[in-house]
Amino acid sequence: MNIHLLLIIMARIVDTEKIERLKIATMKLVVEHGYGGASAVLIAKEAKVASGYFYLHYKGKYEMVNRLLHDVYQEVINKLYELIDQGSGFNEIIDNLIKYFFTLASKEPIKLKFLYVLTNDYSFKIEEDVKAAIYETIKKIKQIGLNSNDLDPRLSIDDMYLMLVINSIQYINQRFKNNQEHINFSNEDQIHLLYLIHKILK
Amino acid sequence: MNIHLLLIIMARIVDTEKIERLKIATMKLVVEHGYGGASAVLIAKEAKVASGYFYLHYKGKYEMVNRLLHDVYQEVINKLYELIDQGSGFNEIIDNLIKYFFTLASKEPIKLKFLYVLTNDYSFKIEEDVKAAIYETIKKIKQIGLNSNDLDPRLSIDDMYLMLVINSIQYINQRFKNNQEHINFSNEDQIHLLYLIHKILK
Amino acid sequence: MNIHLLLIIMARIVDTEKIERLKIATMKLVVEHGYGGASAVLIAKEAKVASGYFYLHYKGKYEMVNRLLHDVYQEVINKLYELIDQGSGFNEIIDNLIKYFFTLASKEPIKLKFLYVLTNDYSFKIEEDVKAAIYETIKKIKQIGLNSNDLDPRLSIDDMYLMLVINSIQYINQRFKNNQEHINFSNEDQIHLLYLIHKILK
Amino acid sequence: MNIHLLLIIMARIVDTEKIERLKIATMKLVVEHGYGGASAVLIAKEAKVASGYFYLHYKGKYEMVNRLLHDVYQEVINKLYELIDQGSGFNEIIDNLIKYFFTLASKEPIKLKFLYVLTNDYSFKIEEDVKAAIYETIKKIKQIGLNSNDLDPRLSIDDMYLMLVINSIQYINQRFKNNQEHINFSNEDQIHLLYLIHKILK
DNA sequence: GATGAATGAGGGTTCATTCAT
DNA sequence: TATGAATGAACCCTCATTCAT
Repeated sequence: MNIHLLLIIMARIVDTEKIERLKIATMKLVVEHGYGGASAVLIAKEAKVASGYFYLHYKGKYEMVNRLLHDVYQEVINKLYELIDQGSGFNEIIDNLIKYFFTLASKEPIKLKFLYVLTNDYSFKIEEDVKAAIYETIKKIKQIGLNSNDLDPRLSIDDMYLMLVINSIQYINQRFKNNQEHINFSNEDQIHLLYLIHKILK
Repeated sequence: MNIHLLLIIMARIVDTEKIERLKIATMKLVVEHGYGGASAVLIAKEAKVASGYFYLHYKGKYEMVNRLLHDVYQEVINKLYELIDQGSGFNEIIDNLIKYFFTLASKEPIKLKFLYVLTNDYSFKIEEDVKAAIYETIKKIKQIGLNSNDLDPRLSIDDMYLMLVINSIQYINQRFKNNQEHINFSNEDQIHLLYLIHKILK
Repeated sequence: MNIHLLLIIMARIVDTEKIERLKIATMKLVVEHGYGGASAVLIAKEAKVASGYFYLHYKGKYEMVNRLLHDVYQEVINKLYELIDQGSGFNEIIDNLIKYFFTLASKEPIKLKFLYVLTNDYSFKIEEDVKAAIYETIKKIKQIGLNSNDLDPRLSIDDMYLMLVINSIQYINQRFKNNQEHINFSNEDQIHLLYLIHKILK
Repeated sequence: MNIHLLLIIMARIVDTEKIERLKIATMKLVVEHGYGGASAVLIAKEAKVASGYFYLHYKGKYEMVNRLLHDVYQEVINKLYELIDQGSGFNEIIDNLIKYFFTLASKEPIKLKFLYVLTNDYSFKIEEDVKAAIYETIKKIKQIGLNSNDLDPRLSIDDMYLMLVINSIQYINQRFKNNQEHINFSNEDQIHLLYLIHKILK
């Protein structure tokens, strides 16, 4: 491999790192100061990137935050698809989903905080296709639950979304808020949330 | 009654109305554009009040929104105290609390939206005394539930807060978001939410 | 007259002065640095006014410059109307118009320079009603000239506009450019321009 | 001829084309958006050239536009020299000059628009040598006119420059502005302008 | 008390220019 | 030589806040 190619590859690594730093800085500042309080200049400074760099990759602040929000949602959706495709039973799917949220809470807490902050924002409506994808997966899970008689048939898809996704995010962020400093989620937290959710679902 | 006294009383009436208009305008604009997007001048204009008037009564925008948030919380706390003081049973308290939220959703939807938008904001931490008051009331309700054997003893106060308050707010705003236009909450919505909550609690 | 009223009147005087300073500063900087080079902050600084003040009275830089341009055009149009309404003969109208331009060149040279700079800008198309007003007045002058046999019938309205307005502006600015410093237009300059114009027109 | 030499020649061909594309793109964008609105990156993009390439050949945007302006002026000067050197009579020189402007208006309208936009810009003063060259040629033409008794002796060199050059540019751009779309100059336009100019000159 | 004109710091964004490749 | 990603100063504009009235 010649040196030219190597340099190009290095350049790409740097580039990817910059974008990544920008994304993390954006999530951090949106969480800390809200969407309005997270200024492009501050985000760039936090990411150790020139302010103009921001605008090479995103049309503007709104687009950046919006895309980021949908990226994080997409990760959740992908996880849901993955769980369904594994052919697991209803309870296993639920367990794994909650487990996933707790892993996220430990490994990338900022993402869960970011979701938490923006899901309640009336200015950031989730795009229709993302919404549709979430509903589709939950519908499938619902069907699996109904078939195996593990799911209360009175629950709507909205209810399941509220319990599985929103409630989990709220539950975890409740703990984030109670513990200012770094938080280590115990296994008990996870078991307790699962207990609550299973209680509702069956 | 002399005319001088009358004018003072009228002035006070006008004044109360102005403050009230300011509060409503603030909630409206914070809900519509987020905290950062709600400018003091626009709020004043919406309230048909001079922008300087805003600063006669509030130190700044943050203080205004913060106080408003706690006012709304206080209303919920007051309702909780009222329900406990009536000496009702556990289930009755829960039913009445949910009923209260649905009444609020019909009569003053802006308050529920305002709560929804700001409860997830990491910049608006609820002050300790408000938090303590909420926990105190929930603790009392918990005790009532435990005494009458109507409450799952495994639920913590945090869990109850999550289910009774946060979850209700989320449930109602989920419907606000689904229905852009004015929404009339049916009795069924309320019954369904109660069904979910009772399921968790017992 | 009470002091309150007096203060209001004084406030208005100050205000008018600020707007006037802003207008003059805008013309000055547009002339010196072009439209693009005349920044709002620089204009405000030159006018000894806060930069935000600019935007209290104008929607933006473009609107400010555009309105200013049309104001100056309007002054010319008003002069043309005035000259026509006086019922003077053709030659007298022409003489007075040129005299007017030279007075402007002495009293408010910045306006003539401003016109000079922007008339050739493809981004500042004169609005249709202003254009129509100019053409209407020139049409009337043309008719007066044809009636009195003082005007070459082969000249179109465009030609007359070119000679009377554009050419005068160019002629005067040619002298501005030749003389960096303050310039005192001699009577001979005016007579000479009139000589050229009359030659074309008859 | 070896292949190495061929590649160098090809490179030069490409290079000349690139520079040419840059020049045309610059004129286009300066005309459309003004000097301030014509960004270097956009110019490069329009010319299908890397933005860095721009700075290999020009010190900056100002230098580029300035040099371009003088290039176009130089073309006019060259034409004037050519006409004088052909030993033609006064009227013939004038006719051919106007004819030249109209050919330019048809073949390379962008150049005439570019001249139009920048001649009235106080930031782009023509350099002394270019100015001197123009004056020298016009002086010669003046002499020819005086000798053949075809020129009004009262006209100064400034007057002749105003009529022959500035006025022609204004006349033609007046038509460009009236006709948004592509414009075909009729022979009559040319004859009419000549009529006006001859009228002034004699 | 009540007003709203005025301020200027700071917002989002662009762009002339550089430089590592 | 030629590229275009990256920079950061400076752009236009907004807005929380003040204060003369």
